[in-house]
Amino acid sequence: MVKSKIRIKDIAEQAGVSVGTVDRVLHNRGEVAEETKKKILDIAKANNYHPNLIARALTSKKQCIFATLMPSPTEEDIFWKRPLSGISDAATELEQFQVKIEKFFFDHYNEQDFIQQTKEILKLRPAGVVFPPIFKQESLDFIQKLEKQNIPYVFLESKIKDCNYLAYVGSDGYHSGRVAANVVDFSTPKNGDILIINLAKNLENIHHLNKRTQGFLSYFMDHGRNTGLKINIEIPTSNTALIKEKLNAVLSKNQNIKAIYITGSKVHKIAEYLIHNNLDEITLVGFDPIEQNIKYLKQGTINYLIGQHPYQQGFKAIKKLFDHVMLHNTISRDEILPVDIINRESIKLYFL
Amino acid sequence: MVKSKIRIKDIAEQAGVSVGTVDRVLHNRGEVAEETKKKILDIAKANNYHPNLIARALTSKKQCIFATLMPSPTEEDIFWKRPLSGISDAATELEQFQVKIEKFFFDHYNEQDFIQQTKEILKLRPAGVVFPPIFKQESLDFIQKLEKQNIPYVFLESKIKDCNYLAYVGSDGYHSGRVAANVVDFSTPKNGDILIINLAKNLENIHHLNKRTQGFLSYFMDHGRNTGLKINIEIPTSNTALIKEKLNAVLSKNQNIKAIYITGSKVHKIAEYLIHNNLDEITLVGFDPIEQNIKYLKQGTINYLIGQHPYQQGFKAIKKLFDHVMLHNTISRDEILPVDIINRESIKLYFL
DNA sequence: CTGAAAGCGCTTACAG
DNA sequence: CTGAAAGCGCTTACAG
Repeated sequence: MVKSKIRIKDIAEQAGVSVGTVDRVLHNRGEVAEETKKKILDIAKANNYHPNLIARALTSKKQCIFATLMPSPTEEDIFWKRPLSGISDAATELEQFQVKIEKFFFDHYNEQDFIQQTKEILKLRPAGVVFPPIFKQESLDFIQKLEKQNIPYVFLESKIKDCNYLAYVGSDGYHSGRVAANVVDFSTPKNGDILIINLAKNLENIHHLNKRTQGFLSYFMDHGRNTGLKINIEIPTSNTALIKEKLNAVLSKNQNIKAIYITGSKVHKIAEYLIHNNLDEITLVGFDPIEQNIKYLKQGTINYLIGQHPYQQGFKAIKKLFDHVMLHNTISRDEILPVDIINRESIKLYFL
Repeated sequence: MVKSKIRIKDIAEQAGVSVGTVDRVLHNRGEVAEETKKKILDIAKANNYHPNLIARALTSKKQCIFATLMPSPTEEDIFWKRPLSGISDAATELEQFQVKIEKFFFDHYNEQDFIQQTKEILKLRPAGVVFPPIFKQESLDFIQKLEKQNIPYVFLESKIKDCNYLAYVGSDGYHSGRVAANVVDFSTPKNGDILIINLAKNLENIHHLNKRTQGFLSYFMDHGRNTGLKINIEIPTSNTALIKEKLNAVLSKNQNIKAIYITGSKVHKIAEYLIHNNLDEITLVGFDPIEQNIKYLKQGTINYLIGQHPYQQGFKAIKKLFDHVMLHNTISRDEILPVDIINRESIKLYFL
C-alpha cells in the first residue's frame, strides 16, 4: 500500500497555481480554466493524491448526511433493533469526519408509510441511503429516483438484483439453509422425518425463504445422514388458530416427524404449538434471536436459532457508504456475512 | 451523552492564562505553578473537557507505540493468526491518530524466547502492551517490570488474576463448556455415555481447560437431557501412540460412549483416532477452528467446533489500550466475548 | 477565473 | 514559570 504524502500545497506548486485553485478542481466546484484543471488533475493522479481526512474533518463545516430507512422495531418484533444499533455505532465512529446519519422509519407492513418516508429522504438530498428492499415495487420506484439524483444506495438484509445498488450486506439464504440443515441433521435420529415450514404473512419475502429451503434440502443431497422424509409446507399466515389447524393435519398424517425447520423468524409460533401439544421432543430450528424466540430457546423447545449478524449488517452498510462517498475507495459489492448457530447456552453472552 | 465543546482556548480564557500553559498542565509537562495548575484542572473537569483528537492527530509529531507479544503462528498451529489480524486491523484504524503497533513474537513452547522478547519490549518503552500470559511465572516477571515503568498491559485469551492488568479480553471457560455441553447434549442419544478429555501437553493451561470441564458438567446438572455417564480423563501428551493406547483402554472398558468432548483445540488428534478405528459415529466436539480441526469438521468426523472470536480478541485488546492511554476513558476491565458454534456448513463463510 | 488570508483545535519550539 | 507565534493540511469566504 503506497501511502501518498503529497499535499494540496505540493500540487499547487507543481502546477504553478494556488491551493485555492487546486481545491476548486479537486471538489469540482468549477470556475477553473479547463487547461488548469486538467493539469492539476494529472498531477494529482500521477502522485496518487489522497486528501488528509483528518485535516478536512478539522476544518470542514459541512456535514455529509447519510439516510437510513428501516422498519421500526416494535414491541412484538424487535428484529430490527440490532441493525439499528450497528448503524448507530458506525455513526458514532464517523462523527469525527463530519458524517451524520439521519434515521427514517417505516411500518414493516405498510407500503404507504414506506413511500411517504422515501419522499422525506429525497427532500433531504442525502449523500447516500441504506435500506432493506422489503417492498419490491416501492423500492424500485425509490431506487429510480435515487439514481436520477445520483445518490448511491446500499441494501441490507435482502437485495434486488437488477439494479445499480452500490453494495449489499447480508447473509446468503442458501448458505443459511445448509447451516440449519447441518444442525438439524446432527440433532435428529437418522430415520426421523423432517418438516420444513415457510411461515410468513402473505408470503412476503418468499424468495428469500425459498432459498433457505433449497439450501436446506441441498445439504441432505450432499452429505446429510438423515434418511427420513423431507416434508415441505407453507403456512401463509401468522394466525395462531390457522397454524394449529395446519400443523394438526400434517403431524397426524405423519407420525414420524422428529424435527421441524422454520425458514424464518416466526419459529416461536411453532414452539408454542409444540408446548401446547406436548411435543417438545421434536427438534425445532429457526431463524433470528428475537425476544420471542429466545424465550423458547431458553426453555429448550427451540433447539437452535440461526443468527444473521444484524448488527454487523447495519454497521458495515454505513461503512461501505463512507468508504465510497468520502474515501472514494472501491468496495466489494456483495458482502455476505456468515451466520451464527445459537443455543440456549451461547445466547447468554450473545448480545454482549 | 454530553458532548463537550470546550476548547483549550476557552479554558485558557477562563483561567486567565495562555493556551500554552493549559497544554502544559493537561499533559503534565510540569513547569507550571501549582496554583495555576489546580485552577486549570478544575475548569477542565467542571466543563468535561476532552481533547479534539482530530486536531491533535493533525498536529502531533510524536507517535504513541503499543507493543504486542504473541506466539508466532506456525504451519502446524495457525491458531494465533486470527488475533493477529484483529490487531493489524485495529492498527490500521488507529494509524490516523498517530498510534503505531509493534508486534513481537515468541515460540509458543519456549519460555526463554518469551523472556528474550519481553526484554526487547521493555527497551522500546511502549505506551502499552498486549499479550496472552501463557507462561505464568515468566509473565509475572514481565508484569512486575511493566508496572515499575507504569506501562499498562492488556491480557488476551487467558488471564492471571492477581495482578494489576488494565483489561482482559477473552472467553469464559465455564461458559464455553456449557455451550459445548448443550451442543453435545442435542447431538447424542439420551442414554449414551459421554467422554470428556483434557488433552494438553504437560497439562499447560490446565486451569482454563478445567473450567471448560466444570462448565460442561454443570450444564448436565441444570437441564441436560442426556442421562448417560460422564467420564472424565486426562491425556497429558500429544503423542499419537500414547493417545491411542489411552483411548483404546477407555473405549473398550466402556462400549456405550456416544460422544467425546475435548476441552481444547487438539480435537483433530481424536478425530484421527476415530477414523482409524471406524468410530465416526461418535459425536465429537472440541475447540477452535484451526486448520487441522477444520479438515475433520468438513469430513464430518468433528461435529462441532467452538470458536472464541480470536479476531475480536486482538482487535478489542488494542482498542482498550487506545481508549485508556489516548482517550483516558474508563474501560470495562474484563471483557468476556461470546463463543461461536461452528459446523461443517457454517465454517465455509466463517473467515470472511 | 484566480490568489491571499484566516481559521479549525491542538502542539511545538522559542523567547522572556 | 508563562505567553506569543508558527504550523499541521485542508476549507472558506473575500477581493480582485
